[in-house]
Amino acid sequence: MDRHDRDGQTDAGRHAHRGQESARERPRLRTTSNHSMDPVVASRVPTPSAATTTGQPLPIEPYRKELVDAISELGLLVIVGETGSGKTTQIPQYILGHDPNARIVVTQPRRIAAISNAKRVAEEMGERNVGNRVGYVIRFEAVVSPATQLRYVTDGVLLRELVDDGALSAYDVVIVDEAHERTVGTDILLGLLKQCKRKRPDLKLLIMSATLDVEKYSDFFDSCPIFQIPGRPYPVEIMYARSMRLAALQTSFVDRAVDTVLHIHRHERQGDILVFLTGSQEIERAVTATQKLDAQLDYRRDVAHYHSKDPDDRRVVGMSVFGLYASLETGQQREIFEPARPGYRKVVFATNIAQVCLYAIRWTTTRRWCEIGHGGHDDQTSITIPGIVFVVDCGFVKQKLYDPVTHMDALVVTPISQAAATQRAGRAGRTEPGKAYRLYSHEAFSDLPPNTEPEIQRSALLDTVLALKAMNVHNVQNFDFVDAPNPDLLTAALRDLFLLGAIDDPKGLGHLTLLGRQLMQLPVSPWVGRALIAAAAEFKCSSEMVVIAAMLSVESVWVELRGKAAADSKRQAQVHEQRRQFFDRTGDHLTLYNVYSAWRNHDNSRSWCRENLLHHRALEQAQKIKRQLESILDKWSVPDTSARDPTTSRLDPVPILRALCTAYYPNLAKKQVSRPVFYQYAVHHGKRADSDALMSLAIHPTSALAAAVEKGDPRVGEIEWVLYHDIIYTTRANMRFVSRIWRWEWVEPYVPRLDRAMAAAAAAEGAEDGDEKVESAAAMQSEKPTPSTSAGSADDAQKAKREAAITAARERALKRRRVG
DNA sequence: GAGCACTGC
Repeated sequence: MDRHDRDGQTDAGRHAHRGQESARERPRLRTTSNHSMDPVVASRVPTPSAATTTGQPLPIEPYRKELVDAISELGLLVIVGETGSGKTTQIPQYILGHDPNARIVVTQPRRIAAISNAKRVAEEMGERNVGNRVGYVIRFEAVVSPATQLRYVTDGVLLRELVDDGALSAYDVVIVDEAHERTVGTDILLGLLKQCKRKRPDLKLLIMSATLDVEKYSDFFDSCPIFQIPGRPYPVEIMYARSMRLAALQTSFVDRAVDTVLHIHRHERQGDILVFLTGSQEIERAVTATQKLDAQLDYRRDVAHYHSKDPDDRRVVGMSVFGLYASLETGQQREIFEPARPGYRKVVFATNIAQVCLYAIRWTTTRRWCEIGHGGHDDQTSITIPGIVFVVDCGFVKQKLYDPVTHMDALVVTPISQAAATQRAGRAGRTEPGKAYRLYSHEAFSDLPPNTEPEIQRSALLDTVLALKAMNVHNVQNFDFVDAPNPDLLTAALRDLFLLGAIDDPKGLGHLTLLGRQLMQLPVSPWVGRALIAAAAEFKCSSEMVVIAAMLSVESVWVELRGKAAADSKRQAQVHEQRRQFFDRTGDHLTLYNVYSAWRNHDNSRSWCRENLLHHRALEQAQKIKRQLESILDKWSVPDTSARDPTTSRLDPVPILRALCTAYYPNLAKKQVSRPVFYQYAVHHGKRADSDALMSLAIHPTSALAAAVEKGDPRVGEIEWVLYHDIIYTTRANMRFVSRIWRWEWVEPYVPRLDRAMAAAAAAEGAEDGDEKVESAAAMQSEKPTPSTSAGSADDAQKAKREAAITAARERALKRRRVG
């Protein structure tokens, strides 16, 4: 295959060049073209000093004095250094060396990074245990003591501390690490820390980033100086596909990725291959296709390295092909990190999970493999998959985009940014010089946006706005964001907070209510929290709702079939039958409760999970969240109540569903007669029939009610009204976690609030769209869910209009992305 | 007929 051109400039070369450009503007900025040893390898050497195996210092070491001087002199600094330069582990130690009494906090976007950095630094400082001078705090786990001076925390933890103490008086130095990832947490933190720094000029603030677009942070912090640390481990050569545009690539990247893997396997030297794709289904398809092509290879004839004369170069005799994505079962994730059999080239098809960080595992004295992601993180450290020399980058990523108009998340395949492409390529140069094959042309690369759109500009901001309000930021629109989110996102969040009763004014300038303060205390989505408070305070079913709240807060508990099994309709039907044992006739919320109860009744058994195709990891996480929620309710002195009849022990679903209505009444949907399609009531009822906000909602295929809606089920009966947890738009708009509502009285008390919110929205839009009127609550009453109610049958024109509404929502989201 | 990745008193 020769459609890949060699790009004259290596990735490292380009970086050095860009760095020098910036150096002219910022006198403190340093650059270098040195390539150092892989610092991850270095860190595994169990010596107190941070040195590589050959005794070479970490890239950051020569700058120790200058850094310490800059930090103590300036107090506010942006530090750039690529992953592995040593900035996260060394800088806090330098500060402690200079000021032995300093109290330092370092934020990380991921739990696992907080843990592994704390462990590494404790080891380097010669500490016997983590939790003495060096510790970490993440949800469910605080490994600190009164002696702890340096703590690594997730950004959510520091946010919570800021709610209680806006001056952060517990710290002298705050370090925000991985700022380039631009998570919502980091972005909010930066805005709040800017305020905090004004109140406390003595607070030292360091922003650390791995990408070069740091001028943005410098500008944000009043043009503060930037300090650059050198250190890309090894050069990576970049190969581009000749004249391949992204539009053409989007429909063919799986096949092209497989072709490229085969090309590398046949012609390139030894080394494993990491391929970036967008989703689990493509990954399974690519794995199957690659295995099939491998089986057809005649190694003697087709594979250059079969006849290698180099004694160090083992004969290549096969491929070991793996997939890697988050919803994979733990056991299958862990296979990837085991070395391939001798003579076999390892190929890993992965989602973006591999771009940011790869969580592998140290083979410890306990001889225990650890899980990736949630839970079970003992002995984990973050390293790359060993031996990756080649990276194949498809140029796309799957991203969630929230549309504030329809309150809908869309999961869309989007071109990556140049910064993301650089990070992906960097995965090839961790243990030796590598090569990255981009499936798109150099020209297509130039057309990519330089940086990934910050998450805050494409997410629902309900939690964020709630947190800001709790910190007395009443005019959220005027908050000092690094990049301001679209005003529609803020308006939508304010509307939802009003609907939940968390703020007292739908226009958003209002203050947090008592309920709002309570929601802030609960570490779950405000929707879930509202249902829990209603269950505890009003409907006497807290013990059931803590389970449902916890289950709604974790990833899906259902294990999906993979590969060949997924294509087998008989096997699929079997799985569905197996799941039915948990299904509740009222819908998914009580089904989640049933799953959890069954798991508890089987002593939290892992093997029982495997037999029943359930994710043990998710259930364990749910149990932790449940306990946390229970302890908060305890602290509030809320009595434990149950909807179970003490004599018959029969569970009454009505109080549970009514408590859910308290929160989710805006997510009420009405089924169309003789069609398995619903309309969202809140949007529907106040608008004219031809409004483009009308759109059809389908039921998620994993829902307990899916079969009943599609085919009818005498056990469930006729479904007319449902409430849902959320909507995810993929090829259609799917409601997830759906339960039946069969009494109008359950939602009626909350409808006036809906009217008020809509009236406020209409008043805001009034000037530009005076034509559109919100109907009165009285007119709306005709929509009451009585058995006689029948919506007009949808004629074709109307149906087309609704489909167009979905397309419009999607385009709005994409347009926002482009403009944003 | 499903479907990126994170996170929280």
